[in-house]
Amino acid sequence: MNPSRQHIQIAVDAVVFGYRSASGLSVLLIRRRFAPHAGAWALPGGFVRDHESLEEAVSRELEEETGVNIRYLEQLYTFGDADRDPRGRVVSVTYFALVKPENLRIFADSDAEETAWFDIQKLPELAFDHPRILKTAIERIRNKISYEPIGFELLEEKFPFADLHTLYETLRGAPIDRRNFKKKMMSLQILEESGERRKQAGSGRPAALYQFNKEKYFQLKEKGIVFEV
Amino acid sequence: MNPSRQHIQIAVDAVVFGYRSASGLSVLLIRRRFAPHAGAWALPGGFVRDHESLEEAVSRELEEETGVNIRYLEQLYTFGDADRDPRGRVVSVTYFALVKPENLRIFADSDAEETAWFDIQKLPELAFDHPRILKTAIERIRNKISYEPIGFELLEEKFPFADLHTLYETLRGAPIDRRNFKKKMMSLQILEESGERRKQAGSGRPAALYQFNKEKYFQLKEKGIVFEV
DNA sequence: ACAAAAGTGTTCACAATACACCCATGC
DNA sequence: GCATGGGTGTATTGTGAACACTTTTGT
Repeated sequence: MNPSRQHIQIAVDAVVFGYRSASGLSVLLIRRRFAPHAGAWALPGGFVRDHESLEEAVSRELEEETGVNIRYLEQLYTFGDADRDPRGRVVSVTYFALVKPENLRIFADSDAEETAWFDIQKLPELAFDHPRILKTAIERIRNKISYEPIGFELLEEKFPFADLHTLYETLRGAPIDRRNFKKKMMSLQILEESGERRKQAGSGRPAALYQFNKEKYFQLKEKGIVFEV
Repeated sequence: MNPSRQHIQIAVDAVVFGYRSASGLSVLLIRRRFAPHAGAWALPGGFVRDHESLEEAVSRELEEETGVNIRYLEQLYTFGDADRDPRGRVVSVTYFALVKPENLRIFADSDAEETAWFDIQKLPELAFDHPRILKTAIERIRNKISYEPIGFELLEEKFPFADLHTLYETLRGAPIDRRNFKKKMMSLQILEESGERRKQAGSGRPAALYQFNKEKYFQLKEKGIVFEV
């Protein structure tokens, strides 16, 4: 067949997850300025340019539309049904990103009327087939957490143990025994005490702050980590 | 940006795995008839047409090029580096397929000079970035087997237990204790004895033939199967 | 009778689970 | 001094791993 007869556009879209123990797991959405679906909430994304890789395209779009600083990015899935975009045939390669709370600051730009974080429990209506994409992403993060310590990419550099605990409970959607969880986490030896303690807080005993030991984490990943919580 | 300025082609490629206890895990390759890489071995695939979904495109290409009858197909990964195809910018959505031995019959067609199964231990040189794609697929099948009983899709309808055992040992690349393996497999209750016994064989005790209980398998999958061998 | 593959159970070690009380701080 | 969240250990159960001999057939 002659490929020059193809009229398919290629786009990238990103599902960016952020987490704060107070507000839970959130997704970054933009409100579209232009048709189709002007005014509707959607995943950040856009068309791939001729000479950039897919990853470069996602990073650029995220930078342009939201200003977030992404530190973890992996491909999620490619959606290519013929009728998924009213403008014509668009195949979208979707990505899955995690950002630390330090980088939750966002801004809107020319293509996006507004940018906001939404708790995954309280999502607005979404444009295109983005509900399906988001559903796929949430499944992925739920699965992923059971074999890879991605808390690493979602928490602040130094964090109280309770934050990690709450993150896992949120993603699992079920309570996890505090002592057993800590025992297992510590046995992996990827956490170290920073010596510091939390200053803020309301009342209650101040919590020790931990940080990930990246070297041990990557060593573990090499060997094929097994990690069931 | 204006998407009409894009000049990116979209293709699909498939990594088709087949298995026979005698010959091991094999991949279906075609020898290219046309440039670029004419005469080289490559994964079956081709350009997506304007009105077909990605899955339709893979199925069609596989049918056209090899005649195999695919019963399991899942998306693998999308490769989109700017320089991966000398003809220009081509983004390839790759798929991962499993076929049963009954369906190993293949034929070449107009685009393919020749079609053949290759043991994954004895692969020829491959065109384009297909070595990378194949590497990704092999990783995927290795991982997948540890949490989903895909033997289901690779073995004949009725099979001796030893076939399943050998398949897992092949994919794991390490011996697995026969008794422990059987114990675990049987505890999942997704296998049932067919009552028949193997007729063929050389010498040795004839083996009971098992078959998968699809209903129980899907029930198990619903609940989130956990399956470490 | 012997070679070749199938079939089968028990013991041991470790990992997962269940579970409740004391500690340090703010107000 | 009390409310709030942080921190810790032990006993029980379940699961994974190691391990060798007997049975049925073909030649």
